[in-house]
Amino acid sequence: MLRGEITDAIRRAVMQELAAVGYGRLSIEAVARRAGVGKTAIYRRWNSKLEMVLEIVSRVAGQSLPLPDTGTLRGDLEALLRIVTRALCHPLASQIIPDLLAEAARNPQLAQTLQESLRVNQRDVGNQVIGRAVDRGELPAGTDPDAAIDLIVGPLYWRLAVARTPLPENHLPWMAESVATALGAGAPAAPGGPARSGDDPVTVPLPR
Amino acid sequence: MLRGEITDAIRRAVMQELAAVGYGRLSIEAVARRAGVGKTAIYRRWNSKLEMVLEIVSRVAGQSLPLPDTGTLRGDLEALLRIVTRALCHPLASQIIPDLLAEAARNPQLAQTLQESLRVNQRDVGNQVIGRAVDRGELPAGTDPDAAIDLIVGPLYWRLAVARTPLPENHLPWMAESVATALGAGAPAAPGGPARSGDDPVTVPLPR
DNA sequence: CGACGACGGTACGGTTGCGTCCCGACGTAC
DNA sequence: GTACGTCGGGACGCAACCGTACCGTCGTCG
Repeated sequence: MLRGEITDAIRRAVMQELAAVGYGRLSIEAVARRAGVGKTAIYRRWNSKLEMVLEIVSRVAGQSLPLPDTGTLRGDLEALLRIVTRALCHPLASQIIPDLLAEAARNPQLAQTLQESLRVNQRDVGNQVIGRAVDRGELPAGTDPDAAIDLIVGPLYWRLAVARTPLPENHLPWMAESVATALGAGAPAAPGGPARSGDDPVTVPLPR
Repeated sequence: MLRGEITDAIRRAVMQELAAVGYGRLSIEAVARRAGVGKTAIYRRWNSKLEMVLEIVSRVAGQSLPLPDTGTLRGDLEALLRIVTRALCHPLASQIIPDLLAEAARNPQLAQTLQESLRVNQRDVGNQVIGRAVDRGELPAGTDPDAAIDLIVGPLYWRLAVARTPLPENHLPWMAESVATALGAGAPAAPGGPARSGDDPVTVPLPR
């Protein structure tokens, strides 16, 4: 009968330690110290550092974010950008997320866990927003949801998590507007959208 | 009289080790092992792990990239995207860059070094491309170069370094087109550009 | 050809973390 | 009130790495 309060303290300590030193240097001893807990209490719950981090991170990252249907593509985009901004401005998250993503590049198990708990969720959100916009006639039918997600999340992630430059006032609405325009104007000449609708499956292989 | 071949071997080993285990777990012993070199040879050149990595990384990252003037905003964008893609697809770089950027979030000295050798260079490129486009009349005069860089590099970085999904064929031209459109159509209704020309300086404060 | 110095290698003491085990204390359920 | 299990804490042997010191070797200048 493990005590939940202890488990919570460990979880909190792992997040703080992840932010402080990163996954690479995360040590069980430091987690135990920070949580005010014996190493025994940790090993009683998880078998290894990887397993512990996977469980804790996926639990946090797996929380589905509610996305309101604002009735407009621009509205949806702005709401989405606002959610992402809020998440990436969180001091813990802004340290942990880039660190884990970098670590995932060399740790397949971690990569898979993040993929399942983060990307799947995010992909659904993207598909929803794009799908609704297509239904409303705001976007051409062939719009590629994956490319759309790149355009939506990429600039914000770059700004907040990589360049780490603060956002000017009214930046989000401008960004939403820009992205909406970019998506709607994807096809230069030929109609059908950026991914060429569905007439050329080779164009969107997406292996793995 | 330190032998240059040895220094080069160490440099190469550091890059490989950085890619393999990341900055957090980089050890001098491992570098020496990989380079086929005694630890002495390393300590003879640098005083610490941080100093060594700073020197080596800044040397690599400081290489200025030549950007041809294609005569078109779309052309410049596509060329720029192609350069970034090539850099981010390099197996070593794709592992090292996200790792160092994540580490920079908690290591001010590393952050400053990366800032100086990477961002300065990149910022110049962005200013050039945007400036030329403004001169040609392709973009409104008030276009914010920083925001433009976000839109240009962000999606590609997200795609290649974070999501790590391969690019579909012809993705770059489409991206260049989208970004060009997004930049030129920043203002929702009133003409004058995304930053409202110069009638409202509050809109583009950009602290720091 | 001789002296100098960087070379690879080894060993050092000290620190840190691993994963396991044992202890006495506490609390709870029966 | 007794028995059980988790608790914090400490100690264990083992491993890795730190930064330094000291070898004998080898190449390169002068």
